[in-house]
Amino acid sequence: MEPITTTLPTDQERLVAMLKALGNPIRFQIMAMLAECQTCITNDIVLRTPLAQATISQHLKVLREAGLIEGTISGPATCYCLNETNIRWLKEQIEHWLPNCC
Amino acid sequence: MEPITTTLPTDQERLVAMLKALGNPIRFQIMAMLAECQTCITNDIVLRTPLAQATISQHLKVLREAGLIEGTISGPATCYCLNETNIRWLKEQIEHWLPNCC
DNA sequence: TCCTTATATCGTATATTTACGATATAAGGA
DNA sequence: TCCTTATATCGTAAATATACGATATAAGGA
Repeated sequence: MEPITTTLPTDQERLVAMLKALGNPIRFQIMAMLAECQTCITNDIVLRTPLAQATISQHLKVLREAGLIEGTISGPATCYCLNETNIRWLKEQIEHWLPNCC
Repeated sequence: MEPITTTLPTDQERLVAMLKALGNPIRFQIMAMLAECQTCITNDIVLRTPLAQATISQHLKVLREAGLIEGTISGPATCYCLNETNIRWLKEQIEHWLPNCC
């Protein structure tokens, strides 16, 4: 059995970073909103939120850096959508997680 | 489309709390260790860790409160094991998460 | 009873997260 | 060019999370 340390293999690091990003109610709901509207700009999200624009921008950055969403600049706005490849990867990881248990 | 607020339905709250608990490398690895050894006491985990006993106890509390593990007192020790029912629930939630996307 | 073992919790220091206003940047229209 | 719109980032305040030593509790053995 492996000793537990703070350094993780890359795949686990990626997975934990994704889980951490999703472990926040605002970010979790932003994901659901993006799944619904397929693609929308930062301001669309800000308008559905009691939070400031700067705060949403920060949350989007966390989701982006975790690989859960993608942003493409479109004129003065940024168009966000889900990163389906990485989300599929996340789902597969969770599906095969702890195989000798559940 | 629903507005995004900080209050979540109970199920989503539960899910987000679980994801948050797992979004920490130490806790994630404790889960993996429990999956391997089936059941072990706090000290077994402490010994595989560079962290203090108090810190591990705190992490175990987070996992316990998220419903991911269960602890039963056995003599002077506490015997921890995975909460398989809740982990299965978590897996199902993730499996059906964002159905219109991935 | 006293000691050892195992754990949880308290108090506390430090680090990180979360949220905001202010500001810088960039694109497009008048 | 100037203004509006949309965003990201900076600086910062407040809240949480993380980690530790010290301590309280509880069970079992000498």
